[in-house]
Amino acid sequence: MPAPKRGRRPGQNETRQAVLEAARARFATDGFTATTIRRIAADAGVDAALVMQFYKSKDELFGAVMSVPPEALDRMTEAWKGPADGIGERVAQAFLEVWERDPRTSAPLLAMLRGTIARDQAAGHMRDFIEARLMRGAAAHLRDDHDTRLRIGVAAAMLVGIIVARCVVQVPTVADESLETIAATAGAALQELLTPTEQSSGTGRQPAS
Amino acid sequence: MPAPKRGRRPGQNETRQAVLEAARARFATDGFTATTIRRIAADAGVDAALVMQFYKSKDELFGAVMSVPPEALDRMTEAWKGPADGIGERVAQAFLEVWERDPRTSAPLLAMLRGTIARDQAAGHMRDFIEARLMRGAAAHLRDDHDTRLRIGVAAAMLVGIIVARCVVQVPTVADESLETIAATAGAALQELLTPTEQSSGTGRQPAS
DNA sequence: CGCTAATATCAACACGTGTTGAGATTTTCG
DNA sequence: CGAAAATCTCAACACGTGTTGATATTAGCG
Repeated sequence: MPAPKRGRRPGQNETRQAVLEAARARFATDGFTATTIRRIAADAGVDAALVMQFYKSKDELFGAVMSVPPEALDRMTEAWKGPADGIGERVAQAFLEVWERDPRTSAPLLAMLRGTIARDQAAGHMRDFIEARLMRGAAAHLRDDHDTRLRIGVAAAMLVGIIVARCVVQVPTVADESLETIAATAGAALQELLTPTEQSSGTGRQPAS
Repeated sequence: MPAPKRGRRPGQNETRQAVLEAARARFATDGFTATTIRRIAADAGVDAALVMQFYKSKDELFGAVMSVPPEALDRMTEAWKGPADGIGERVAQAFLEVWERDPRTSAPLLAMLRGTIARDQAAGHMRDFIEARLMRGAAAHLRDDHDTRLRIGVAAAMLVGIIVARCVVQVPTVADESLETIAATAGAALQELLTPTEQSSGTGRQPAS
């Protein structure tokens, strides 16, 4: 293979965008520390030094990737507006759609989230723990149908989310409160989740579309 | 086979424990990749090579740290048992106590959780995003008292927890379900959280002790 | 054309990493 | 005691990292 041509290449300038997209994908897949400049450069088909020339440092590149489109924020904010009736599902639906469904919004958001997670074996540990310990232990004391298992899983995920918010990310309003206050607040929500009322039970139920 | 105790007896096996505790603290503080063998060794006051002699590799050391005391599992499992009335708060309380209150159980659990989180700037990004974007956007459409703000924070934490369980850790039962099913299930719980019924409102409320 | 600025590659630096082998020191036991 | 084994330190290896300076090639413009 002949030596790759040096110097500026003819035609339109798409390289900057390619680097950014490669970085976004890598950060979202491997996390921040595990992602290397050289790998991003290889994905984009350029030299590592060029990446450093576009963005002064790895941190700045990461910052450029983190830009969340305002559309996502708007869609999530809108869901809070409206009648109190059905606000729970409305917010959950909007939240999940923005984070999972639409690639244009989920890409940077997941990059941010997964960027904080080391793609080490620890994620596997976490999964095993939640599945085998938390959920299996809970299912032993409850009914063992599909719907109940799902509800336990969602409850476990919610609880872990609270721990993350309090102990790891340390979101002020949530982290500042006492354990008892949080337990009381979250407990009421979990109560509805674990002992569903009539109108919100059933597995394959379709949401009001 | 009779155990021929040859060689030096661990008369003072304090070093092994010191290494393990240093590793636990470091993993919990800095995460897995950011934690170095040399730093652990320095914390324990020994050479890095000794750490590698006790535990064959960094992965094995991490695995040794991850050992969750069965007491923690039992306490969390017990909470699911009992009457359906108050199961939500009972589970939440037990969960939070094990993860936050008791250092003997919270240390390895937080090490596992934080071990997966890179202590980079990304955690700060995450905090800013949750606080400034999610919570502030929601508060604009709701009342602005302390209790409401807390409930929004808990709701946001729960939602992020679900995303983590689905997209990052990929807990089977939760990740396999459709977006709509998850939204409907979680939505019902959030509904109770955001539009509280009479008996579960109020901030400084004491749980039934 | 010539000039400047933007692209792009290359080689290398300084550093930190996990890991290893040799060897010193201390303890235990036959 | 003397041998064996465990504990512990030291020095170094091989490697990958982010980052930098020099340099080559091209685009745009007067």
